[in-house]
Amino acid sequence: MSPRTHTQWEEIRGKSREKILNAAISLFSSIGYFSTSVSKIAQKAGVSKGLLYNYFESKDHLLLAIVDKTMNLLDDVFKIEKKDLTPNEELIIIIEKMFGIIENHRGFLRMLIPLSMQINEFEFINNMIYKKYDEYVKKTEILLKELDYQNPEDEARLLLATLDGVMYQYLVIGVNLPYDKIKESIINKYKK
Amino acid sequence: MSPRTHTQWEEIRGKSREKILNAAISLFSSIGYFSTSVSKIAQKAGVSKGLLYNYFESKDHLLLAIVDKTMNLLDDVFKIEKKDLTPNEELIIIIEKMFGIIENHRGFLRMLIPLSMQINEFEFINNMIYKKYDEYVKKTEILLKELDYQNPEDEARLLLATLDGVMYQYLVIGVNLPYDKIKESIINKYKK
Amino acid sequence: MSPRTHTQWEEIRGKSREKILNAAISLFSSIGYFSTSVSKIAQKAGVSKGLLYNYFESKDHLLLAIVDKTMNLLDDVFKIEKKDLTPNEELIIIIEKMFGIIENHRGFLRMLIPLSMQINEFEFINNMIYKKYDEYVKKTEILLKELDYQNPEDEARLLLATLDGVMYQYLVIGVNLPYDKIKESIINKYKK
Amino acid sequence: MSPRTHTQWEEIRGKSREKILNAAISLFSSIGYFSTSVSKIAQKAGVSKGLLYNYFESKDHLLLAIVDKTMNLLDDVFKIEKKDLTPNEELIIIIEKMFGIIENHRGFLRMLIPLSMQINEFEFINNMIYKKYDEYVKKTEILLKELDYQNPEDEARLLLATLDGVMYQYLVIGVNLPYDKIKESIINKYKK
DNA sequence: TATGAATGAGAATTCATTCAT
DNA sequence: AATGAATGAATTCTCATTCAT
Repeated sequence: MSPRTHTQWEEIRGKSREKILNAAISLFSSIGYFSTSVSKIAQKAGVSKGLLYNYFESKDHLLLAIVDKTMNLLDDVFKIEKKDLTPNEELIIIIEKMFGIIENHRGFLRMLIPLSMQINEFEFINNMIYKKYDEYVKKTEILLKELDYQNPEDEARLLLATLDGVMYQYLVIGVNLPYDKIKESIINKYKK
Repeated sequence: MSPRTHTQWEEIRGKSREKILNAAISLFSSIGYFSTSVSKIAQKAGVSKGLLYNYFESKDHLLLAIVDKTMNLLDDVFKIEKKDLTPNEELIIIIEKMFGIIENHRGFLRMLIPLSMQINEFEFINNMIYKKYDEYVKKTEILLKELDYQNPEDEARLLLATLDGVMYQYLVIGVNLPYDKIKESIINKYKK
Repeated sequence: MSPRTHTQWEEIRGKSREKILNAAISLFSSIGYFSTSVSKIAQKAGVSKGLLYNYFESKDHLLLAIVDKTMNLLDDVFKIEKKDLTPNEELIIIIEKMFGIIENHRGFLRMLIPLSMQINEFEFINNMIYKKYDEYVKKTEILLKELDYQNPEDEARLLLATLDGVMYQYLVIGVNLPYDKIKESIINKYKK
Repeated sequence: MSPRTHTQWEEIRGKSREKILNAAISLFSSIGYFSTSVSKIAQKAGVSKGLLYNYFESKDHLLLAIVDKTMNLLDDVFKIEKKDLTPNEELIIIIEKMFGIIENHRGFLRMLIPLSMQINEFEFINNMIYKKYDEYVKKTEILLKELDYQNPEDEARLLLATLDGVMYQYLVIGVNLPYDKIKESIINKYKK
């Protein structure tokens, strides 16, 4: 039983924690938060129930950890690296990034949306979503103003509604939705 | 020598059934299907737990009854009564009806959407939603074709995505969403 | 609403009562006392649950009524009408009567035996069975003594055990048991 | 670095399982399967209701486990170890073994027989009983043939009926039955 | 006599969480 | 860090019985 260095422990901790998070998100998004038992998560993660409680103090906190971790990914939608882009180009990049999120985080979003419709129990999720929505409207509005739209705020809200609608349809309907065609239609509106 | 006539019994049954249904839909839509216990429903309806099972054979069947009853309301979105309307006018009526549904059945939709994201358990809900979506695309496409849109199908999908997006945002964000302004923006696109 | 005579009322009462008793015995004997609900009995009898309680004050009392009514039938096993029979003939008649009961009251016996194995709850059934057993041993013993058996009591107990065994096997195994052949074998032992 | 070795866990599991099985068989055989609630079993076993479901997936499966475990004991009735026995001696050993089972497993049999009279719900029990009966007839027949009985099959069925009858009477009547005298009478018939 | 809606106690089962090792 | 046995409160559902009409 050789003593381990601090780093080794950290690594072990990290691995188990990661396995649990992955198992949880996979189950939450497919069968839903309520139909997912802690036992199932532990089993899927290949660890004991006890260990799960070693890392997360409750099922709720596990959810919180997932949301925290994944919501960060959404933050770089508006972080445009390249300089010298026209507003049109910037807008298209943003739209494409959003589609990318929808595609790459289908599971996470399928987990999140049901919870956001639950009052009382997960208010923090609603607050987060609202904050993001507001932020997105403002940033999009700025770009649309540069493009001389008459009511940039209204137009921004419409664009975001459309994107949310595609996301919603994609999450519910899935493969039968002509997702790529829709994406193209939206982008075309802002070309040139 | 029955003590009550058939009609009297029917009336009694109808009243109790209604009380239970109302309590259930109210709870399902606010705290969600899974967080709503049969006990809570009975309590809210002011009846005993046992009676609930006199009317609905299980919690699932109660849900089914609610969905059945309310989905019928959605069917008349495309039933236009008045004759001699231009395609523009018809489209606007349809959009307005949809906004009406979103507003009047917020609770029902907040209950339905989370369940539609749950695989396996409530497949019938997904099937229903997909069928409706398809039907709506086709009907909208016809109208847009009459209005000489270049890609009426794409355009129809975009319009429905936008409407779904508004619905989604309204369900999640609620009163803080400038719902009426958005509605106006959409309708304006199809005026004249 | 013409007034009825006392006799007419009696007849109505008798008919409903009879229907309930028949439904109950049919269900008790096929799916067992505990798996039979009062609702099922009422339904099978074609009357309301309320009426059932009009005739029998509880499910237990209904059982009691059935047992009372049917146990009387067993009493005439030893009532031999014809005179001038040899002990052999008498014994054979008794055996045949017992087989007759087994065949004609299979349902009743299938109901009774499980209940007789239940302690505390239906002690009266056990007491009845024990009393009958004792009585049967004594009467059989007398006949066997006349036939100069060495240990008539032992022999009587053996004969009754064999009859009970056939009954038991017939109740459990049913049609696959070569019932008639066994009956013949037993009777043959006492011919001549 | 598991806190207990595999063997230790096995031991703990074994002990709890045994406590539950013993409590269940004791209750099933005295007050019957249906009158025994899972709560009563847990209470008698001195464990929580929840733990019971850790070991047996349902009340039905608990019953199945008991039947499985105990039916195995019945299999060695016909396994005669000693060589060089006359058919008479063998037969007597078998009869004695059967009496032994009746005495030692009174509780189990009192539980089993009521269930075997229930159609639909526990068919597997009936199938088992019928299979055993058939097997016993065949084996007994062989021995009786060696003893030059004229109709060995009939005779075998009679003997088994008698044994079943004694079992039945012993189960219902219990201590008031002159069990040992009956046993002796039967065995005497086969003493050369 | 007859009805069936209504009750409530109790049944089987699930599951997040704890804890000794 | 890791295990999994054990708990108990809560959940869904059943059913004998009551009662107003």
